[in-house]
Amino acid sequence: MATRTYNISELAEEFGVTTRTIRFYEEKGLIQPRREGQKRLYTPADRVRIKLILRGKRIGMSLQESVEVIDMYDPEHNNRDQLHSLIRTVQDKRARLLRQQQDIEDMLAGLDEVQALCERGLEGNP
Amino acid sequence: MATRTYNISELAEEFGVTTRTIRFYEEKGLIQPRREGQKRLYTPADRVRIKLILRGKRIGMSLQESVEVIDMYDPEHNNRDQLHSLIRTVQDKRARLLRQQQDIEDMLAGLDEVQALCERGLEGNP
DNA sequence: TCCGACGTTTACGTTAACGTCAACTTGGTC
DNA sequence: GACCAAGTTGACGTTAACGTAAACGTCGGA
Repeated sequence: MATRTYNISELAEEFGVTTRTIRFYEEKGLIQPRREGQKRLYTPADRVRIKLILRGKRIGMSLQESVEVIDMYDPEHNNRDQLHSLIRTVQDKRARLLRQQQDIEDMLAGLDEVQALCERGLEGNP
Repeated sequence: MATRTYNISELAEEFGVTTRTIRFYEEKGLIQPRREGQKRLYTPADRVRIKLILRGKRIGMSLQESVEVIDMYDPEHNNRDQLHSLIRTVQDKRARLLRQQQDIEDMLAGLDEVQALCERGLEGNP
């Protein structure tokens, strides 16, 4: 069964970005869609890459950092040195993510406080 | 007891930023330190503001968004309309933070996978 | 007294991540 | 064949968040 493909505006709409954004990602080498004549054709794999890039953006990663993370999945890591260094990279990323988790929890707690204060201020008059 | 103060390089060092960064935040109205002659003098409150701004940055907020969150704490919200609108703002922020939490969890799970693959690749040869 | 560390203002430079034209081509459709 | 929507390639513009350099004040010590 032939795997389906996407054109650029389909993906742009799905992810809530402009086509310019998607072309820009290609310009930067983040994705490499095939061509049908002149038109770009995106595979499900391309689509997932974009999705992961945008996930990275939501938590404050740069595009470069996002691809760095994404590319950890595919195995161009043959020898032990590379594997060791990859493990260190993983641990660094993890450390950052854990701190972000803490930051978010703190901020959520702050929001709870603010909301409580608001509700006390509205006591009796809704 | 007189509350202590900080000078600019003290804070810069504590937070791992340059003095330029701190002056820039002032330029943008994010903080308003007092002056002793020409020199800037920072109170503990100023220090906390900077700390919270940097926390916002770590989870991908813009400077403007950070101050927006920070300023929710102080009460310039008198009437019911303002309180209601503030509550809505709080809920929006919370929604975004919750999605970020999910994103981070997903990414952490991904890192676990990668590390597991690495360790399998190193089986026997440390 | 002069120096060096620290501070100041002013101003131009830089990078990332797109936005915004302008000027084509191309595949249907009326 | 004319037209339109959707695609393409430049190329220049823009915003945020600082970096960097110049040119100057100030104060405590050798």
